[in-house]
Amino acid sequence: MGLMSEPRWLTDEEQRVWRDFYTAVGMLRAHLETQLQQDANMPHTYYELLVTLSEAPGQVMRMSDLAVATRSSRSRLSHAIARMEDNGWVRRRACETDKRGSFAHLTQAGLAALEAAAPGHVEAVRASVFDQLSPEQVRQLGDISAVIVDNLSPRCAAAAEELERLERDPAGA
Amino acid sequence: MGLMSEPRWLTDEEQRVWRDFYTAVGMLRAHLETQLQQDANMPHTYYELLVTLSEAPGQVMRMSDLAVATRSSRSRLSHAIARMEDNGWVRRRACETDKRGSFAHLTQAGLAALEAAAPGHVEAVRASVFDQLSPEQVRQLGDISAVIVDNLSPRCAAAAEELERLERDPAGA
DNA sequence: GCAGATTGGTTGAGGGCTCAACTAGGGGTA
DNA sequence: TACCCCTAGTTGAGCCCTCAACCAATCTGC
Repeated sequence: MGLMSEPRWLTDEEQRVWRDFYTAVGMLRAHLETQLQQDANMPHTYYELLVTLSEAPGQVMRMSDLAVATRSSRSRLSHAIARMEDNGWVRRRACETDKRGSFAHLTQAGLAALEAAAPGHVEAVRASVFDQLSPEQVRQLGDISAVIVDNLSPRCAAAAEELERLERDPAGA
Repeated sequence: MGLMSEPRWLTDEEQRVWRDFYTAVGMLRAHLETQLQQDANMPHTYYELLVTLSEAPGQVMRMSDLAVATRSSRSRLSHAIARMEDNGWVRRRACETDKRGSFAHLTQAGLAALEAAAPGHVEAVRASVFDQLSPEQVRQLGDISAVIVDNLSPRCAAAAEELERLERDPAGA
């Protein structure tokens, strides 16, 4: 596509679908976020961290692996784990073999918080999504999501590599 | 549903679909947000405000109407408009007939910012969604979104009313 | 006309996120 | 060993959001 070419605007139909989709996603996020915040006093990202940790063997993970698994930046994870440590949900442990490294491991209190939060959250997801859709639509939603993820995943990786390249070689020589 | 009843957990299939969907939405949001932030120096919520204002007759709207139209809280809108006013994209005007009221009206600079941002944003939406889906899938996505919105809309309204009721009558007498 | 409730909007504190800068340990090569 | 780069993780500033408190103007019932 040339720099000056006419943008490919959305058709009326596409625009309608896009606005509905964006609205649906926004309402869904807001709904789940407030449900979790009010009933379990945690944002959804922390819930994801607790779930991921709880599924790890020994309920311990390297910070870096946890960041990849939750598609979180290192910075975000570091801030989040710091706060969750204050809550008593997680404890950090040093890595013996690589002194730079750090483990996050789920505490009993963390597991308890997750187990308290899960039923309400799952019920909210079921009530607002799966109860509303036919089995056929659930399958369709899965396919559509997979297509979008497959398309965006390499793009994210490519962007990250491009950034790294630029940092190493700012002049683009 | 009784208070102590067993939660209706998701099936494996539902869980797979849910994780894919959540991943897709997360990647999509992140992708569009950074595209808009880097290319047009605005968050997506400000883009929505500019679009909504630009479509209003006279490119003016009451703050309250703008909040409803963008499903934004009054507080969020107030903060956002304050910042956009600093950017020169919007100006506030007092309402003569209701001295509590306030109008937000789009400036030339605001319209220019929107027109500069739109092509890149639309292209990103097209590339990451509509180019990836068949016409049939676009239709499916529209239907699914509409179902979710229809279900969640009254729930939001009901929750808001419930909150108001509780504030007026905290004891629930 | 006036007291009380409601509405329109703003404000400040606090939380979560991003971005850029930084510390510190590990690994390769001469 | 010395040097350089890379990796793991943390930190602080700044932005956006939410929540609760607040002010001022309007409406309602008496």
